[in-house]
Formats: sequence, structure tokens, C-alpha cells
Amino acid sequence: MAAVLQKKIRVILADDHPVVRDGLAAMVNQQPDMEVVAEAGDGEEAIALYQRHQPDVLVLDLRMPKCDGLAVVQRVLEINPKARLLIMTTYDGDEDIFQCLSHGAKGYLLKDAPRQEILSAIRAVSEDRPYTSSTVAAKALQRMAKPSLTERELDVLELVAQGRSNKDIARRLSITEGTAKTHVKSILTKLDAISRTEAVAVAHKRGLIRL
Amino acid sequence: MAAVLQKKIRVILADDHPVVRDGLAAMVNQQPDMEVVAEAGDGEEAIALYQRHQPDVLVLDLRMPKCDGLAVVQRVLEINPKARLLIMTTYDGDEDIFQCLSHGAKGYLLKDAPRQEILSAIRAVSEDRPYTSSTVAAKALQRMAKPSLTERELDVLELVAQGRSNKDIARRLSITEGTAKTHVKSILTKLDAISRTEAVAVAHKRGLIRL
DNA sequence: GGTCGCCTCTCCCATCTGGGGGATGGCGTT
DNA sequence: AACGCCATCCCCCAGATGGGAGAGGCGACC
Repeated sequence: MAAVLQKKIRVILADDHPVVRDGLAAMVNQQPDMEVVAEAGDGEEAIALYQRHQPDVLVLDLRMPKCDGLAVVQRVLEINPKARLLIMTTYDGDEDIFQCLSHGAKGYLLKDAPRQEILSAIRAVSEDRPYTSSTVAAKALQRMAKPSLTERELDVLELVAQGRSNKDIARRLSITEGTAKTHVKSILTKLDAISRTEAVAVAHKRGLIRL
Repeated sequence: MAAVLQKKIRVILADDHPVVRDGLAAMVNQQPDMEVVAEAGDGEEAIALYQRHQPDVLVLDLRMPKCDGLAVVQRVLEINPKARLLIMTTYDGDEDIFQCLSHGAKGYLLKDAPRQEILSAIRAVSEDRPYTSSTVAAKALQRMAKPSLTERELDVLELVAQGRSNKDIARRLSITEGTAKTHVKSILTKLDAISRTEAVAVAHKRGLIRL
């Protein structure tokens, strides 16, 4: 077959779990049309290896030590706007999906995806075709209809999620308690929550905050 | 070497991510002294396959579809009190660790562990030696000093984490608002939290509640 | 220059929350 | 039977929270 002669898809894997890297690498290297050229265990490494190897596809976990997945997406796309990124993660909050795709990632899939789906996603992305499962795409669309939080509101939200009081939040952000309350109220409205605790629950579900 | 002649360690892998199973299977099967005899993608399957194959070691993810990891631990140990279970998960909350180990799991390690550590854990557990990394062991010990929540308190905690008000919680549990408040107060005391939102944060960190 | 969004701050007020008590009955263990 | 633990209920009350409305300063964008 002539297909065998064409260049293989060169893949870099970035995931902080050695087991996952092994699994992916085994799967990829078994395919005649693709190969793993490097593996990264954290975000910085992923960026460095991308620059050195200029792979066809970078398979990226969100949530890695040193440099969050989204930050890697941004930095890699700054370096090469045509970079082909496939996000592969366990997190299915609309915020993560929306952020990655809107920043220019070509694909997004969940770690519990079957082998075949992972491989076809890599092939799709390598040809610059977007890959998104229907459930993931649906979440991205859902998210678009929802209001975004401002940076300041995210600052406040994080503290709310830690269980801080308005007074405490005000102290930490060097603002008035009244202002903190204003931000919290705005957060409640945007997240359609009645209480701060519900806001935290919603924020968690959406992937607005971590841990 | 005579060692090659001895029976291989028979391993079952239970994890809902095909990628992780592949990675583990590849690692294990490369070892001369162990082999994977079956793989499960959910809790029920894990129990069924354990009964059928009676492996030397069951490597188990917490948080799987159909039957939570801890439930699998309990059921398998009911079937065979001498079963050797190695928990392998991303969750490092003291509660998960404590529950699994106190129910009789022989080992507990995190998915970001390096290959060598995973393999030595499997070997240790197969010989009925406990395996626990120092950080994991430390958390289990920490947890022992902390008060446990009662079942009812856990019911309430779950609703608190969803952002429900005391009144709402009372309605859902068919109790008085006053009683709901009593439970919440008790939860706050036990978790050493000042507000319900902080209680939720602590509970999350400890693995008392999921998602 | 005007408009818009964001951050900041202010005031009022009803309600919820959390801390301090105490009390009852059930249920299992000793 | 006596004990402890738990779940259930009750009281009071200070302080935090959430809802509503408004307003000034500032930078970005048109």
C-alpha cells in the first residue's frame, strides 16, 4: 500500500501520569500511520518539546504541574498559530471545553473515550480537522449562552470557594467589604445561584474553579 | 534463573479509562514475573472477574461507573477476606485512603506514581505485604485523629455541598429546619469550619464528598 | 468625544446562618 | 438496667448574607 510510504503523524504526549503516557504511547505506536516523538510530564516540558520537535499533533492533558493546560494552549499557539492541539482530559466542565476550543485547540476528548475514538481524534486533528464528540460540543455551545465572570469576580469566587467570609475576602483583596459583597452578588446573579455555597457548587460543575 | 520458573503474579486491572488499562497492562506484561489475566471497566465487572479468575492482585481505581471503588473493596473482601487489593487512583483525600485501608486494602497509590513504584507496589501486595507511600500513609494517620461524621451528617453535608439552605435540606430529609441546623452545626464543629461554605471546601479536600 | 464595561464604594433591610445552651426518645452495647 | 451515641426537636440572639438600587472613576473601543 502506498499509504505506508507517506510520512507518519508525529505526536507529542503531555500528561503527568506515566501510566497514561505509556498507554497512549503504546496505542499510538501500534498504528502504522503515527508515532510518538516525545513525552512531557508537565506543562513547561510540553512547551519546550513542542518547540524542539514541531510535531503534527500535541496531545495535552489539562491540569498538569507547572503551567496549567490552558496556559500551554495559549503559549503554544502564540509560538505557532497553526499548531494542532488535542486536549485529552477527565474534566468535562463547560468552562474548560469552551476556553480550550475558543483559544484554538482543534480537539477535545475525555480520558474515558474508547481507543478507536482517541485514534480517530488524533488523525482528524493532524489533518487540521476539528474533533469534538457531540456531548463535548454541546457543552461548549451551552457555555456560550452563559455570561462570563470578570477577572475580579473570579478572584472573589476563588476565595468564596475556600469558605472565606465577605469581610475576609475584602481584607485579602484590599477592598471594602461592601465591594466584596457587590462582587459576590454579581457572581450569584451570573451563576444563577441563590447562596454562595450554591455558587461554589455551580462553579465546580462548570469548571470555573479547581479542587 | 530459577525465578523465571515460579508462577507469575496474576493481576486484574479495574479502571474505567481504556488508556490507563492499556498503560498498566503494557507495563505489567513486560515484567517477567507478572501478567494481566483480565481487565474491568467498571465496579461490577471487577467483582465478577475477581470471582472468576481469583487473581493474586486486583488493581483498583476508585470512582468507577456502576459500583464505587470502596464498595468493590468491601464486596471483594466479603467474598475472599484474603484478597489482595491495590488501590490506584488520582484521589488523595484522607477519607478515601482511610476508608480503603481500614476496610482491608493492602496498598494505596496515586496515578502519578512513577512506573517503578507501581510495579513494586504490585509485587509487595502480591506477597501480602502492605504498600503505602509515605505521604499516603501520613494522610491515613492524620485522618485517624479526626472525628467521623455520622451517616445523617453525611446526608446533610451532601445537600449543603449542593448549595441547599437549611430549610431546603429539612424539606428534603423530612425533618425540622431546627434539626437540619443542628446537623449542620455538628458538621461545622467536626470539620473545624466557620461557615458552611468552608465546610464544603474542607469536605472536598478530605474526600468526604464527590464532585 | 462619547459610550460601555468594570471596579469601586455606599445605603437599606429582610432573611439566613452560626454559636450557645438544653431536652427527648430510640437503639445497641455493656 | 445503665450507659453512650445518635437523631430529633426546642430556645435565644448576634452577626453574616443576599436583594435592590445608585453612583463615581477609569480604561478601552468606536
